[in-house]
Amino acid sequence: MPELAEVEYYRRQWNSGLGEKILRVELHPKVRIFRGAKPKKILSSLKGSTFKNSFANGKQMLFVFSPHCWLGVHLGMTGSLRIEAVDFLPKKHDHLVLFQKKTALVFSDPRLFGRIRFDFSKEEPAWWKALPPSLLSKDFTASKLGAIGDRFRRTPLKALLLRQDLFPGIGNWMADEILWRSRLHPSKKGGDLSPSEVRTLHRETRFVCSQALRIIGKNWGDLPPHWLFNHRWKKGGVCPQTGVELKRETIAGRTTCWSPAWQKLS
DNA sequence: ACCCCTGTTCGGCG
DNA sequence: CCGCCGAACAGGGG
Repeated sequence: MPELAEVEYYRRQWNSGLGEKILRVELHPKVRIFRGAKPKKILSSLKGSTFKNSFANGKQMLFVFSPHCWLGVHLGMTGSLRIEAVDFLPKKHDHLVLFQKKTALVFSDPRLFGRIRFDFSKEEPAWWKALPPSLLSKDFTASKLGAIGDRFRRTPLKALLLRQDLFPGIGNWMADEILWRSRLHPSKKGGDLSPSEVRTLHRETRFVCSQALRIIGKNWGDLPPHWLFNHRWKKGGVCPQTGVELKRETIAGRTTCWSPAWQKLS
């Protein structure tokens, strides 16, 4: 179910295994999840390697094993990472388990929407290097956002925010949260943003990312009560700003929640 | 039974 | 070329 904050939370779940060797690897017999990566190669390479480091960028994760092993993880909609005791017996949806001395590192995904990549190389894998810079980095500027609006003049903001090449790590609830804070209607087009709206959207994108990372990324804490997130699924839920009932409709193929009196279309 | 779902990719259509 | 839509992937929860 993860967007960038949840991805960061899951990445940290494996931290207790840092610096430890992989003694045994178990793969689920159904290996569709490893499209592109050869299960046998994963097995033989990771066994005996040491878990050295990990990174998250948007919804992508990269786990580093020495020597020269890189495990890429994308959780899709239903993937998760956790740790278990070493006597743990993998269940139906546990597709990859790395057993260490004191810990088992588990990747689980009931619906197999996630994706595991494996690279064996000295340098970090090309797909990782090609990822767009984080929305919290200096590279993501208001003028860059303005250029996105100009380039995709006819595309609804909701559809733009869901594009991982433009807004890495943003998913359905974060997109709605950002638009709500920016007072922009999800159907408003990229080309209809005024300069001040671009600045607002830029500011709120970074705000939602940084707060979600701080609150969810560390301990999966609760977001503040006034966030749209806490109202969007409630039946008869109202906008925390206006008290008016929230609307729900499919926009850009996803259920979208917004506050009609609050978010402006033009 | 039926509907929903924090993701992504693909093919088809206008 | 653009943008939108539904389907597919496949399972669980309300």
